[in-house]
Amino acid sequence: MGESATLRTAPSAPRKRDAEATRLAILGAAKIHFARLGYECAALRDIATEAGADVSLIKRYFGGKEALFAAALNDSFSGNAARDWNRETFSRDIATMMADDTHVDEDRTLRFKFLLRAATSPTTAPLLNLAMQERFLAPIRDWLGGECAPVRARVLAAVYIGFLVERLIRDRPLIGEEREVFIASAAAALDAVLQPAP
Amino acid sequence: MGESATLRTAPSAPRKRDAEATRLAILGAAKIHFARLGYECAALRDIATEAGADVSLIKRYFGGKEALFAAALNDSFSGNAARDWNRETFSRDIATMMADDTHVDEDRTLRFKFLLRAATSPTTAPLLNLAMQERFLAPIRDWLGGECAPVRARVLAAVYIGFLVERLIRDRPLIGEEREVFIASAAAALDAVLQPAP
DNA sequence: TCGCTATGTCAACCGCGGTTGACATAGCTC
DNA sequence: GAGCTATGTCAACCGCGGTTGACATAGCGA
Repeated sequence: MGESATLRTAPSAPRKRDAEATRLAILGAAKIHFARLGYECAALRDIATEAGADVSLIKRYFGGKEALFAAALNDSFSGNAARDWNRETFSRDIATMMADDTHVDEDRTLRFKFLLRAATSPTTAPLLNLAMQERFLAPIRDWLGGECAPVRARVLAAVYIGFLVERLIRDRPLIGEEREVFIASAAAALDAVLQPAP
Repeated sequence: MGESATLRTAPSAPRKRDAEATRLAILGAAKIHFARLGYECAALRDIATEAGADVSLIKRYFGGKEALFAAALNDSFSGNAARDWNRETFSRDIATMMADDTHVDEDRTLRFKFLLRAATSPTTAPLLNLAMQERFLAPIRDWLGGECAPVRARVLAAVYIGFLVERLIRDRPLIGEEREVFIASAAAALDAVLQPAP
């Protein structure tokens, strides 16, 4: 992660007074810390330090820890949005993506760790749910369309998340026939959800 | 919640002095609290209170918070749930379980929440990602059997985990037709994975 | 130049919660 | 009953960390 390239100037030449830059530095540091440590273990003082700012600025610019988390969560989702998938190849595309190695996209992985940690903390689970609804579920729902789109979007999102978790904890790359079977099975699962309810 | 049926006698008739009973009460309360709240959010005072004991006894009987967690983890594993699912109704059973929140305190689910929460806490993560594979992936693989069982177990586990996470962050119960559609979709996804690869 | 305000700094506050040791007492042995 | 030990109770300690408000100052407009 090439984070804080803009912050490294801190010791010798203190950053010029720039609220927006500081805000962004804090936000960036927050995303990393929350992703690495989870909501409870991430300390505002550490985040502020890494951002080259003071703790109290977090209150001023965001309001508090929970609000900062919400902002970071929101920001994490922003890159993900409303990609238009080809309906015909959707399942296989996703399945292939999940089968192949993850280290290409470190940023995406970090973002997901963020989500997973958020999901397993009682404090942040509601926040995540909210963000999920707006940023993730809603697009899927619209994309799905049809009768029971909201619920089916839930199921689709669940399956998708499951694959992400699996890929996150996978110890070795899938190769050869193994990979083929994985893709086939995963695509089948996705396809099954895509079919309109009977 | 119907837990601590054995502890409810506390106010009127204090439990007879019995080290082993107290130890077990603490252990039981710990398993529940750690599963519900995760390592960092679970408070020793709460655990002790629910067990009808004093905080300091935790130190005496276990040594500290981390040691208590380890003990709880160990104990969670000791009662193995090598539950044999009916192959015919497997998908629908799982799907229904995921749709309803009433099963939340069921042993198996509680144990898994325990794992999931533990795996996402930096304090306890290292041991547990491994444990998850041993305790979760291996049984599924054996249960599936057949040619490409290992990979298909991965996919099945992934889908399962996805549903679990979804339920973990779900804000309101699914009711009526919503619930039906959820079960149908989820079961379809699971069924798709259960089919041998083409 | 003179303020005024936005930005940044500092130190204290305060509760939470894990840890600790001193003390009380039940239940057993003699 | 006397005394001993295992068990349970109580209160305090202490650091961590989120929060807060008072203060300093850069940068800008008048």
